[in-house]
Amino acid sequence: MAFVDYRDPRPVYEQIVDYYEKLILTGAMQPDDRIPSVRQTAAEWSINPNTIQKAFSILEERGYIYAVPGRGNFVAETGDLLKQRIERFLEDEEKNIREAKAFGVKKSQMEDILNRVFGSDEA
Amino acid sequence: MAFVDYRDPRPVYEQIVDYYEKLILTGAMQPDDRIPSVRQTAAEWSINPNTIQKAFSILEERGYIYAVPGRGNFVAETGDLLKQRIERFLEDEEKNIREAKAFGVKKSQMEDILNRVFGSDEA
Amino acid sequence: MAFVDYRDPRPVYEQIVDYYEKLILTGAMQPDDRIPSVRQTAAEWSINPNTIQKAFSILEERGYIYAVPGRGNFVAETGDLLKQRIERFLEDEEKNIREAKAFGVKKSQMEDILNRVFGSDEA
Amino acid sequence: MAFVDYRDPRPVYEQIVDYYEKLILTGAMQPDDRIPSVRQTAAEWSINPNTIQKAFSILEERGYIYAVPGRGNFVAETGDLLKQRIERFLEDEEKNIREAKAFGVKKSQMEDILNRVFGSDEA
DNA sequence: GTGGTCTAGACCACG
DNA sequence: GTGGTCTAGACCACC
Repeated sequence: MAFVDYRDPRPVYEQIVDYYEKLILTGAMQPDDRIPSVRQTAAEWSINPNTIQKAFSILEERGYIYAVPGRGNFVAETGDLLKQRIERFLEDEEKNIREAKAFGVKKSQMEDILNRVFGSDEA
Repeated sequence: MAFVDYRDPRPVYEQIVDYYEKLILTGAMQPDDRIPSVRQTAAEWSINPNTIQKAFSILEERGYIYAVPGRGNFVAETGDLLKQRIERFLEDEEKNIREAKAFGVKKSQMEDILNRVFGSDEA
Repeated sequence: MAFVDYRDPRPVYEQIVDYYEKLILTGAMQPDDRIPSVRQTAAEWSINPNTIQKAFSILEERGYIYAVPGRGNFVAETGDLLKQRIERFLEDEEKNIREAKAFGVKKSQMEDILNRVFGSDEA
Repeated sequence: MAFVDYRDPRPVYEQIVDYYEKLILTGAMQPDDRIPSVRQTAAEWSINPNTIQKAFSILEERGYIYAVPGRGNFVAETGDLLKQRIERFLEDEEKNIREAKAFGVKKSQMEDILNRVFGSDEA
């Protein structure tokens, strides 16, 4: 998942945003960690620097990173971002599942998934 | 959901496709039911006939409807379409939930959703 | 194959033409046999009489049938029609197979088909 | 076959689809090869860009090409497409030949074609 | 009346 | 520059 997939229908900059969102929300990158520079990332992934820059602007706007002019980009505190993300996920999920029920998905099928993902013990 | 939502970022034709997919998969429209004509739909929803036509072509290619030139569009048999759709949903869902677990969603939160959607009794 | 298939992408009149072409060329209908009337056929297959009429006009134009005003339509002599049809088939077939070879169809696969259709003995 | 034939009864967009299908299935175009742009093709063949676009959309839906907005269209991996295509051809062929037998085509006539196309040695 | 195709020309997001 | 979407309006075959 380190490179961009051109067959993915999503625009490249959005794939990059998602990539860093995941790293940050899962804790793989910690607050104040330095993010590789635009130029370096562009070179490594052979992507236009403008595209990287756009992705970073969006990440900054959403509060995932902060820029220090002349020094680079850094991971921001993720306090409520994580909470917001989880809430949004749960809302979407409820809507999805409600629809799925309408065309025949059963509760047991969903429970199977939960058991497979979380293990069948409590969580 | 009878009209198109221009704030929805998805293209109009895709919204129309989704609209009919749902009606057909949930059984709200039955095989061989007639679908309102291209021109009529275009007039009612103030959308260009070409856009409707594009949506209907996609629905036909995916096997949801069949067209009879000079007569209209009709709902097709939905035999395995429903099965395929459910399988695809369950796969996507497992991937989603696995990711959600990575950033902190708990099993109990998902179970709450299931109980709210399906009722807490068995299904 | 007695009725028209509305899911067939071909126009209805063309399906009817094909239907009678086959009956006549295979000998299932013999020269001077009477063809069911337009009105009767239209009623039986619940098809617009104009559509039947168009099919019969084409069949007449191609020499498969002849019309006797006030009496009905009858199967014509098929002498060279059959020869022409076979020639046309063989030409098309050679073109098809030549193309198929280009994307990887093997001679043995075609021979298997011949053996399955004609039996493996001489013909 | 580089241009569109207006005497061909098939719609223009379908001719374009066929044109590229052949190039790709025969290996004349390799995976990740770039396909001439919509606008360029439209200009060269004096066809409306929308028509080209429609052809390319179909090719994409069928898995022959993938589009990268802002970059162009590219040939996709053809793994099972080729296999599927051959299977479909063989099935159609068996049906055709079975019909042809019914109106008098002989096995020897078909064998002549095979020998002419593949050579009379084994393949 | 129906669906299907095509042209012309516009606008957008993306890189 | 690229592909993608949409509108407007025309013409065709079919029923």
